[in-house]
Amino acid sequence: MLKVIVIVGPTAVGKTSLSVKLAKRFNGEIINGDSIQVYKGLNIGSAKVTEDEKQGVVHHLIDYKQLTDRYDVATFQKDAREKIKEISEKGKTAIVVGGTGLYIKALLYDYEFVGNPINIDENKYNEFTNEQLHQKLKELDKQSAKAIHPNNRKRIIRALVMAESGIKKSEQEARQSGTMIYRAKIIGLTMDRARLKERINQRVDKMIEEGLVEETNQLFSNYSLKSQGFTGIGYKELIPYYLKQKDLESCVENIKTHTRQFAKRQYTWFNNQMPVRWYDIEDKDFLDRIYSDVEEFLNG
RNA sequence: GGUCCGAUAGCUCAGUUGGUAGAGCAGUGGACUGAAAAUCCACGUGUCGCUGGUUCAAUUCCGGCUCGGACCA
Repeated sequence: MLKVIVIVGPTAVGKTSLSVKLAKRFNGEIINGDSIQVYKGLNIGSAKVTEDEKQGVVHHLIDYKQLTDRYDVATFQKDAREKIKEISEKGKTAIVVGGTGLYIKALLYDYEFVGNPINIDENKYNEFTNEQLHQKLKELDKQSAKAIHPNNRKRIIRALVMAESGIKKSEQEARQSGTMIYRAKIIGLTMDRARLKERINQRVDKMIEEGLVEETNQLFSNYSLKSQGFTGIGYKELIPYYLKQKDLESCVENIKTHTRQFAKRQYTWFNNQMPVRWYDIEDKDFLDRIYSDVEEFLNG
C-alpha cells in the first residue's frame, strides 16, 4: 500500500500553509483535494494558493478545469490516484490537502464508481413530488430508498436515475468493502470555534479588499452564471450584486455566514467519517508534533 | 413640550377575545458513495422594556416611567 499524507480541516484554518511546509520538509508534492480550487479563475474567492505561497512546491489538480466544465468525485478519485502513483514512483511524498470530505474519503477508501457519469435531467421529474419520487425509488431500489430521506430530492433523483440505467446504487455500494486502499496519515487542523469564526470573517473582508468583486465581475461577464464553479462560496453570493439585485454589504454578509456553516459541516464530516488525528493550531508546539508524527509515519 | 406608534428568542417579527408564547433567519448536533463550498434531517424557557393598579390569574386590560421612531409645535 502506498503511503499518503492527508491534511483536512475546516476552511480558513491554515491547511495550505501547513501543506507547503510539509512538502518542503519531506520532499513532497501537493494534490489539491478541494472541489472548487480545481477551477481556473476562481482565485481570491476560493482562497487558492498563490504562486508566492507555493514556494516552488509542485501542486496538482489545481487550476486544471474550465469554469464551465463539470467536475465530480469520480473524476477527482481517478486523477488523484494517478497523481499519488506518479509522485510515489518518483520517490517523493504525496500530500493531499483539501476540505471536500467526500472527495478525500472516495480517494482513500475503495469507493467504486462504475460506468460514466449520468447526465441527469431534473426537468424530467418536475411534475413529481418528493413523496412520489421516493415511492418510485422504493419500487426500483428499496435499499437506497430506505437510506435516503424523502426530502432529499437531489439524492433521490440520482438513485432513481441509476436504478433506471440498470445500476442500483445500493448494489454498487454493497460491492465495496469500506476499507482504505492507502496507508494514510490524516492530519486534521483545528482551532477554537469562536476564533475560527473571527478568522473567517477577517478572511472574507480581506478577499473583498484584494479584489474579489473585480474577480467575480470579470468571471460573471465571461461565463454562464450557471457554471458549476460558481456554486462555490464567495461566488454564488455575489451574483445578486452583479445583477444589481442586492447591495454589496448584504452579499458579503452572506459569504461569511455560508463560510461559517460550511466549516461546521466540515467538522461534522471529518469528525465522523474518517480517522482524523486532530492538531490544534493554537498549541505552541503543534507543528513540531506534526513533524515528528509524519516522520514516524514515513519511516514506519 | 404635545400626540401617535413600537418595545416578545442572538436578529426580524407573529400571537395570546386575560390562563406565563411561536415562525423565519442565525446558532448547535447529525446524515452523506458521480453537482458535496452541494443536498438533506433534528433541536425553540424567553425576567413577553420597567413599575404600580384591576383580577382567582396580567406578557395581554388601565396608569406612570424609560428607551426608540414618526408627526405636531
